[in-house]
Amino acid sequence: MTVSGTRTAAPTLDEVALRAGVSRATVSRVVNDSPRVSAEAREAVQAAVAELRYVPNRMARSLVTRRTDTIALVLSEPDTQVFSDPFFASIVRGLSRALAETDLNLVLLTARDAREQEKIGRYARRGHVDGVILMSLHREDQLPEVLAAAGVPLVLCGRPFDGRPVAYVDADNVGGGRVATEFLIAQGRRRIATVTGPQDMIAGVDRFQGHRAALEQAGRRLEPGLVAHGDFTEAGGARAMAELLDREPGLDAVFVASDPMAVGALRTLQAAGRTVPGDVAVVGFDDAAVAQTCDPPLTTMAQPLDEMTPLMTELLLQQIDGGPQADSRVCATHLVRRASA
Amino acid sequence: MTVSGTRTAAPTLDEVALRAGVSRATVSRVVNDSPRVSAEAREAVQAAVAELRYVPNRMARSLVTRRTDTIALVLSEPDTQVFSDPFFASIVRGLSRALAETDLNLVLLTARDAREQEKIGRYARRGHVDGVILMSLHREDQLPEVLAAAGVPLVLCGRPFDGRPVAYVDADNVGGGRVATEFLIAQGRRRIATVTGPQDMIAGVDRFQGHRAALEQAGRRLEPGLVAHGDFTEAGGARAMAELLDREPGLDAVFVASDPMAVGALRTLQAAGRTVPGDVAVVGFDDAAVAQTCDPPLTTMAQPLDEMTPLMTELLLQQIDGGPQADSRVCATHLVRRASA
DNA sequence: GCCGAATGTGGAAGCGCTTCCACGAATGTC
DNA sequence: GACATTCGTGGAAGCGCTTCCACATTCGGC
Repeated sequence: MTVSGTRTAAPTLDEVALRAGVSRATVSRVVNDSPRVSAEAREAVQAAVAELRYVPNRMARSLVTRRTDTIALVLSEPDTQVFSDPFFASIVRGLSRALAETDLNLVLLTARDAREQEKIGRYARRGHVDGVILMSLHREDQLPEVLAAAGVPLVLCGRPFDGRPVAYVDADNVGGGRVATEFLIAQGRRRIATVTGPQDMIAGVDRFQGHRAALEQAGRRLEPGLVAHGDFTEAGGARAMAELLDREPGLDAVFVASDPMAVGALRTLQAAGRTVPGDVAVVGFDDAAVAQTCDPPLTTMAQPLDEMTPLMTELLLQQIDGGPQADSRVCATHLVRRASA
Repeated sequence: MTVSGTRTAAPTLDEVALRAGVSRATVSRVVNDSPRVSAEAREAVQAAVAELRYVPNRMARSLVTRRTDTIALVLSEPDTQVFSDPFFASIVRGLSRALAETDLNLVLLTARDAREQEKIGRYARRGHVDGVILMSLHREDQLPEVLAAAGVPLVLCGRPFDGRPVAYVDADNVGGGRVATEFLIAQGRRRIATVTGPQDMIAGVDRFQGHRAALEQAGRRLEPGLVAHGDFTEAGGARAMAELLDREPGLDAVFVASDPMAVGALRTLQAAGRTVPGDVAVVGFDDAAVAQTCDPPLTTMAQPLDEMTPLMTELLLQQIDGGPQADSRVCATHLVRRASA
């Protein structure tokens, strides 16, 4: 260890081999847990590895194994406020936790525009990553095609728009939207509005779809006046709620397709002098942390992220290992009752 | 392109060389923009590259150049809610934008505990990354030492606790705390409280320090009863504010060391029937997006993240290229007046 | 018109690793 | 006790790339 910042010369396989009194090949076998090694050899190597503080050079290894032990989380989003979305935060956290078990690393990539998507396509081809998890996908995004064509193992976070055979993990958003709305109906609410998510994202579409289905099943019709579109952000929710209040002052419930939006809606409602849940019942979606701390605490649909993120990595890993390409899972959502409805 | 997901065999340097009718060495020169290549050779190679859709194999290149074109953003944090912190989100966004210009990639790593910090140390040694940006550092963290000892180029987001010579980029947190408090004093507020950040993080310490300095300069004393410690989260801010209100019902202003905490404080204040800014003036810190949307919009200290993230990458790149090891920058903060004070 | 310098190019070495292959030793089988 | 197997090991090739070195060329200066 030198005084200046010079990187200490890293030991190589040969040095370990020399010290352990075996060949490079044997060291490699030990390091890679090959069974074809005698106990003594193994111990000698392990001792040498420990003494030398040997760490394999990942580049050299990747060059021959064609594996990088790196997977990419790609955000198809014009980066504005995605990062602040608690849903994104949960995914990253869950993924990084699931990956901590393995020795895979998580590369975060954002694709602001077509040019960047192209850059990511290039990056993913040629084995710079072993696989990709794609989230925050929009209807027109070409990335799944590009990646699939390049043969890059791929798992989508959220089902694809078309029925294309690709692996994905999703929450049951349709079911969630339905349950939330049914709950509002069961409460005896008469004029139930909704703030949807963006309609170019599948979660936005599906939750809205579930809402409509519940309404129709109860013999009601979806009234256009009771629908406003948001963008999954708090500000967007506040705006949409204002729109709704403007058009339909008599509404007495609202299903909001994400918690951040619901928080925004809450604020608008309170600013307009409505009590929650007295005048207006509010049900959100996500069960984000903020749902517990906002005022009143939010009744919301929980999606089992704890289940979903390990599933994504599992599906991806399995695919990397040559498993099925289009295995998918849909996870159940459930209602978490708090004070807003 | 085969029908199944088989990765199309990627062209290598040799194939390009063959097609262009030159040697491997020449192709490499063209790809790496070496000037020592004739115009014809360059054109021939470029044509071949385009036809073959050649992309260099990064692993092979890294093996010889000792560069990975990857930098790591390391979060030294028991991952709980860091990701939801808008400050973190802004840093990631800024960094990934700054890096988009180059062809560097951002690896996100979290170090939940000592074991993981060790893992990261191993990862960073042996050139798996060209450099590290370390954020969310706590007083006892060993990571800077480990990394510095390994000779890994390093830039801290926030100054180190001791005066150790290491590159960092920080906001002028002391100055910010002072300005915020002076502003409250100038308003004629008599009993000014503070909700601090965690005191094992430098930003928490410095902002508190600035607060105290302003008080003393105005001939006042820091009263322990007017100080509560938070953890930079909204829930923590709400809790601390409740504590404060409990101890000092007569307070008429509070400097809160982060915007998420300020939002929590706002909620507590309103729940306690205090008007803001009528009864209690509130000044936050960060100028996060939420500062504009909360009610009332938050008067807060802005730190110039737009300046800071490019600076971090610049400092790191410069260090990677063999530049100075301990160059640092402190960026000015400024007050953003909104409605809460 | 000759010599040294500048210039473009190809050959070849080697980055650190995995893995195929061959080989000798140990084991099992009749 | 002779043979076929298995097992552990080392040698060596080679992953795709960069770069040093040597070798033509071409050029300008006298």
